[in-house]
Amino acid sequence: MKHKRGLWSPDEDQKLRDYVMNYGHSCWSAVPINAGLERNGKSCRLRWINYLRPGLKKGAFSMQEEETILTFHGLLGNKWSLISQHLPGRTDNETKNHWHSYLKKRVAKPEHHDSQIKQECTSYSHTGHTGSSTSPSLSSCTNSVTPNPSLESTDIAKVNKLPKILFADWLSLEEFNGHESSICADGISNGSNYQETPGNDLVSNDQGSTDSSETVNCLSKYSNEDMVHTQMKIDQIFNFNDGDFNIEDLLSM
DNA sequence: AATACGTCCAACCGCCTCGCG
DNA sequence: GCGCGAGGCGGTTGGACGTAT
Repeated sequence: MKHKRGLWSPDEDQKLRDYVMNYGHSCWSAVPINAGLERNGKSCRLRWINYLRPGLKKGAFSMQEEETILTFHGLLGNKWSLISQHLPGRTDNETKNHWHSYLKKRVAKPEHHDSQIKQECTSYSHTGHTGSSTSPSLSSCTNSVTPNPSLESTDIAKVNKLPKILFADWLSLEEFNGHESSICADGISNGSNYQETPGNDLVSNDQGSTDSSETVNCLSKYSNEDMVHTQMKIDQIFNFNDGDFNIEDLLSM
């Protein structure tokens, strides 16, 4: 059977919607057959997820949603499905498109505007690099944490150059070791719609290592200065007091 | 008015993972 | 352990639309 391609007609949408609402989608390959559609299962799944699924939010992204994307993109890189989990009603495809259309440019812009660094850093972390090399924001990792006004722009720039891998692996290790993710829930998700993600899916690093030994090996590559700044950064992001968390503990695991 | 160019977004493609026999 | 099919994901494409020339 030749599968139809291209844009979906309103009639096709209605057929798919009616079928899934009535019978569910336990097997996507069977959906088009049973629903009388000349599409393949993958296409039906995509159409349902990105357009027909109930609860989808339409229209422009709000400022808060954009901040969320920027924050989690800084932490996770191009993990659109994970990022979209923190955006109720938004799909990974929509989030990805919005990033490529708007936010990527917005992030790239401040590289040439040193004077804007401080201001920009209060809303997102990125100062020039893109994708996997980004660092999480000092302030925007959480909507509840206010920026530290005493932080100089040079400090912010320095912190933003910290290896993302270090921070990302710390988060990963936190879950890997079975610790409750209350830190993440309180610090990153603003406490409202945080969803637990599988440990190895939470972050990825440039080496692709996900187990604890590789992570520690990776961590050990960084200098003391990196450690100090990362410790400072974590403390600021999560409002930790001295001694609440010691990054050196990671290295001794 | 015609054409070129840029932007946005829905949809497709290829790859990976997982479950099952 | 192996092969296969389905689901899921991120990257990319194609076309509709708006704007500039």
